[in-house]
Amino acid sequence: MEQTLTTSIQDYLKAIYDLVENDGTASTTALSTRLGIAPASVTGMIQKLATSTPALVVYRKHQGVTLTPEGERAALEVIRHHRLIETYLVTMLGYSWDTVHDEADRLEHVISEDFEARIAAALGHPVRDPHGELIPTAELTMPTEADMPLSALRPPLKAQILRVRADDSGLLRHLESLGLVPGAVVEAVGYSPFDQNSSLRVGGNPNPITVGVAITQHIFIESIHQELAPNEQRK
Amino acid sequence: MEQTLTTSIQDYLKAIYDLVENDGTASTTALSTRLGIAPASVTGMIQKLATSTPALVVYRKHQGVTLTPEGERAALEVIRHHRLIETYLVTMLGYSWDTVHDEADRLEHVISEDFEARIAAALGHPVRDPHGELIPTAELTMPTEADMPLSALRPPLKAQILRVRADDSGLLRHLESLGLVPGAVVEAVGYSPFDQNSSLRVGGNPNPITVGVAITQHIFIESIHQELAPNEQRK
DNA sequence: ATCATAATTTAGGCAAGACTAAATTATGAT
DNA sequence: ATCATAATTTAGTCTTGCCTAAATTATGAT
Repeated sequence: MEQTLTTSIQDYLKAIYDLVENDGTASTTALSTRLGIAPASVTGMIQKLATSTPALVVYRKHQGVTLTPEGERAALEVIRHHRLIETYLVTMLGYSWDTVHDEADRLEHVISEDFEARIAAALGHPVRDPHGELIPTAELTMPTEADMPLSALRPPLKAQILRVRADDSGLLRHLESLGLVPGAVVEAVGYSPFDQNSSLRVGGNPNPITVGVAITQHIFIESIHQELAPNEQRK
Repeated sequence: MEQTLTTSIQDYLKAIYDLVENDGTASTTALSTRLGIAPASVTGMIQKLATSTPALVVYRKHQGVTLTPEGERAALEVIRHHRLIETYLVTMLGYSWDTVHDEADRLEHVISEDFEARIAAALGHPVRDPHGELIPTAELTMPTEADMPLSALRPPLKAQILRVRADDSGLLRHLESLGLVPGAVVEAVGYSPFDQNSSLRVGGNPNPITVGVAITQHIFIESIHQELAPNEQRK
């Protein structure tokens, strides 16, 4: 039985991929919350995905799901579409980074492989999307990189922002207003273990800002071990 | 009851618009053939569209359907999306005119008004798509123009091709190989009433070609009453 | 170890949009 | 005007993907 990857199935696979990345597994509840679908409906769908041919997920009752190799390929395909489209919208059509998500969420399901290849070529085969997220390769492998959440950065260390993991428009605009965007250099100048607030110097700004973990957990960084020349930025 | 314009409904409205344009009405059978959906299913859908609020079509049993003003607006919106997307794909992403149709057919249902506005602006608010078809305005009115089918052109008249009404990739490639593309000037040099073949000089080519009505009925032209300077083309 | 609570699954239903088969209505040739 | 044929509609079914309510299973605090 040849599996038709409906929009709904693609949305599930994408969500499962993300949850597995972060938590190691995707529980019914987590999927339900993430997708805005009732838990019972999620159970029904993951049972279907687990018993289809080929199976797209591995499912054991009450233990959540993970992706099979086929499921992961399908998920990476959708994620590649999403991130390429976001990049195209920002680079070529003037969208701002906080408004691309919804458009990409609809387009990702309907573009052809030809369309994918053409926008990738037009963009010069980009490695990251506007939020700094890595774009799966055309061969459907996910590049890896060592990063850590900004919430773990402690004084007096410096780091550079690699990516921001957020879809929410309001949060993205807020981050932009704080200068917390990919490429920016941040220096931890204080940390309060009681409220988990971090005080940071962002970019060249001498005045530190203080932000909570609700913000810093969405930002992923790479430590800077040696000094970079002023204005130097990673590609 | 607020009407949700599903992809399926949009496809029906687009098909009805086209059929009404050409035939004055859209019969169940014509819609069935056009959409590749069984006649009984078509009846069900047009009954639904006729009784929704607001009604999108006017339906009288056994007499086919036409669009209400609301239905026509919805149809023109989808057609505008389709033709703008086709234009964008050809102009900005290097698609050929015979490969844009399927991609546009999927994208037309999911783009936002913002996306529509951005690609229209990027293209300089084009009036025609790559096949010469007129693009409905942003205010959802269809520009009008006086044209006639190439099948009606008789010697010794000349005309200029305005538009080609075809989706089929093979036919479009064939037309291109014959030079029968929008903007081209054609001169009727012969007509056979028995097989309805037309002999035409296309562009500057002194050797006439002979084509059947199966081809000429898809091409729409405007007569040339006075000589145009060589190479002059309508915009 | 027990038990309240949280998480999950099962059961039953609904709406959209397609299908086939059968019944009905229109049409055109005689 | 009649009747065979074509067009259309009605009736009943199916699949997808969602829902709610109820039942079950797992978990963590005591």
